[in-house]
Amino acid sequence: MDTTLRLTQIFQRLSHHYGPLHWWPAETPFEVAVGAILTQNTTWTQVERAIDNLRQADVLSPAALRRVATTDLELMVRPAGFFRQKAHRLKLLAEHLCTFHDGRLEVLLAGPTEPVRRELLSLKGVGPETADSILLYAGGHPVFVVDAYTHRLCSRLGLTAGRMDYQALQALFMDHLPADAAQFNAYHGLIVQVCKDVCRKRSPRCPACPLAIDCPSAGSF
DNA sequence: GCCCAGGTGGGTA
DNA sequence: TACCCACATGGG
Repeated sequence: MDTTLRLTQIFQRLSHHYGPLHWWPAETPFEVAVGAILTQNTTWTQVERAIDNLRQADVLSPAALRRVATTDLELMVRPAGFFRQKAHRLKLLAEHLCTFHDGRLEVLLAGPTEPVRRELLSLKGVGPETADSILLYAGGHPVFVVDAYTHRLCSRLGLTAGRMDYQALQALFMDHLPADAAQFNAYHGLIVQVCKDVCRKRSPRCPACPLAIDCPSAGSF
């Protein structure tokens, strides 16, 4: 089947099942960026604890994050794991924003997508997924976010053979769908939702999966 | 006790 | 380029 049609049908089925999703739980663009760094290789529940700590300490802004003592910051983000690395990465982001963008992520994100993406990627601790999450969910740039869930679902559905690299899987979506930030936002949120519900690694049976008729795994038990 | 989670960077061949 | 490995906590 035509890739565009297939991707569109998957989106429609998920949308119909879950309803409209406007995704990424955060109150400000900067909080999105903080969450994007904290969520690296961990679960969102752990990230929520860390963000709660940051909120209670009133350091969810570049200026405040820049000021806070590294040892205190490490303690706050500890629940999210890799706490020394992540505290350092948050510091670097805050430092960069304060030095070059008036302490406001929105100023950086106001630029054109590609240069902003390159700038984000130049920060230590910001890789492609983190950069694209910030671009899409904090800045409304039309980039498709590829994460472990995206890999898992595409593999399940037979859209990819073997492990595709980040850029190739991103291109699969971006080359076949209109560059629409709202749709990319919703699509990625739906992928996360369906993976959490029925597409878990240890649960190959997908009895209630809204994508059952698309999924080769569904008929193989 | 073991595996895993919404990655990234550094080292080696 | 293609693999390893470290980084660390908490849930199932």
